[in-house]
Amino acid sequence: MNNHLDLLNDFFNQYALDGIKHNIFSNFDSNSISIDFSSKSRQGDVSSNFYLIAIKKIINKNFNLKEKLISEINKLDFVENCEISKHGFININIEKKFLLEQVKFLLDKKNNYGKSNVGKGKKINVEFVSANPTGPITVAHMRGAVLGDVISSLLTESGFEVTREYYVNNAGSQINILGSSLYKRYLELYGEKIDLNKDEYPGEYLIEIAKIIKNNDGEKWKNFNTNEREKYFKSFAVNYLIKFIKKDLELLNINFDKFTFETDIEKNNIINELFKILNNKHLLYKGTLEKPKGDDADEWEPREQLLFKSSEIFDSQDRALQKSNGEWTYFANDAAYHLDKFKRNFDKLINIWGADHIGYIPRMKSILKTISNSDDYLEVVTCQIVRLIKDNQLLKMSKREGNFITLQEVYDQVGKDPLRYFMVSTKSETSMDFNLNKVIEKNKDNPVFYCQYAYARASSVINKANNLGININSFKQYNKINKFLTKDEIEIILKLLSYPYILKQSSNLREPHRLTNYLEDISTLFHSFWNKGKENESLRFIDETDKLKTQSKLIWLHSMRTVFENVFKIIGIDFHETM
RNA sequence: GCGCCCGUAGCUCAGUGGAUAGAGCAACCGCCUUCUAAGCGGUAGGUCAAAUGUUCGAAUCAUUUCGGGCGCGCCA
Repeated sequence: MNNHLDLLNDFFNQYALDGIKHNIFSNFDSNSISIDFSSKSRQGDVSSNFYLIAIKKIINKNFNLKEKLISEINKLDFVENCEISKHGFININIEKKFLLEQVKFLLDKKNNYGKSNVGKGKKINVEFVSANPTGPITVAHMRGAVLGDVISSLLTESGFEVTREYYVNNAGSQINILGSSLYKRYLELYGEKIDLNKDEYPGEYLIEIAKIIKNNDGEKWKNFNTNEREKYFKSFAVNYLIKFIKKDLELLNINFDKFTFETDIEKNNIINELFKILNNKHLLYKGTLEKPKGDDADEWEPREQLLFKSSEIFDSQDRALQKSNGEWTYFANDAAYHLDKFKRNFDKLINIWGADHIGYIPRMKSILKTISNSDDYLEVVTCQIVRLIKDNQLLKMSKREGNFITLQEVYDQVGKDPLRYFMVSTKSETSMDFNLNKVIEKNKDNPVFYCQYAYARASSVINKANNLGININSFKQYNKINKFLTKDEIEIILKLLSYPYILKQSSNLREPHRLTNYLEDISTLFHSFWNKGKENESLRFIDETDKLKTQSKLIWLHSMRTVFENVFKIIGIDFHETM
């Protein structure tokens, strides 16, 4: 069922097309037509800039656009009235009966309300977190983790088939260092004095893992063949850390459909396939890069390397695929991994990356353009850092000194809901302060609580009415409750009916914070209306003497709960009927 | 030096071409015999970092400047 916003949109587009056809308008960009349903300053239920745009495009200056437009809009059966303001905006009020039909539709759809099929079942791969398995998940990863999870949910709501994927970098020098760090901890358990190098991992978690090896194998590894021992310690460490990482992410209810291991990418020789593709397109060559302009370029000396001609595509310079010792660079393996994803027939890839990887985007997009011939086959969503504030102090951390804060620690202090909510409640490319004291407060300062409280209040009314024998099971008299609805309630209903649009925007732009803002807006309207019932008894939800009036309120309270549940589920936070 | 992101009320943030730029917190003044006061109403607070340009119209687009963050061959 099309709602009033769809119908108006169709109307304006058709009006523009007809106008062009009949030589009333010159060319017309339909994308510039906006239908505004949220502006506070609006006069009607919805407003549009259509007249402002159309008047510029008019060819015959004698054509009375204003009059004709108003008359046409008024003919639409869902329009109550329409006027054009002195500023040129079209303000439209919608027939209340029509709105109530929409509400009925919402209640019939229940938790499917707002879902769409714009994705048409296309396969999207969302890769996120992908933290190196060299330690536990830290706060540095938590924003990307929640963002990736919520964007995945948004895409699912829009009809895409989503795979949540984690890329495990279990090869390379960092993992070698991890293995040697673990071995030293193992030796330490047998009383040997150890000395960790600067770049080795000092975290205590490795001691725990070393103890497990000791329990399993005793001193078997103390004087063992080096090669096999190194291999064993590396894979043992990675396996355990991946387990820890999974467990940590499960605290936030984040689960992946697939883990892909760098070693498997290597094993399957995908990199050779990649090189073939690059070679065929003449984008692979041996050459020397220019000296970088950075501060620490002192030790630089020219070297011939295998290079990817990314500068011909999106990048500012070409990029190295091979190290001087013959190993592939991280980029080479990562590029091969992305070819692997392409071969798995995804229609689109989305990567969620932290701000420190922004410089990496052009080269990776260059690879995927080469592979897929599409500019936007790979889309990268970036998120800026989160600064932790506690007791008005900025919590500083440094990985080198080992004093990083783990996700588990933050989780223990604030819990899942505030953590998830706050991670997506601001635009991801804005850096954010996360105040540990504030997010656990239970008052208006805390929007998570504020929204959950609105939900609980609505539930309490519904339950109380139910106990009095008033409910809306098999309610049919939608055409009779119009007269009970006040202006405030119409405003809430209009807002609820705009949910499919908010969802669509949020999903298309990969901006979950639009949903949290939306929820807070409705919560404000709701709490405000609630309090009016304190001053004015006729505005209360429940009137035992007037069943139909009470039902008219229950209708939109149920709608509100449905919309809240949908948003809560997408963001991944809980909701309760009592608090 | 170069590239990317950001700069909106005292603080935390919405708003990316439209109407008088909005919320919450903090400040001040009010509202509980009441369906949850864990709430609500009101007052005050802004040269949207600055300048120039594009246009009927700019916080939004372009250029420049200033300020903050991130990154800049063989780390991942």
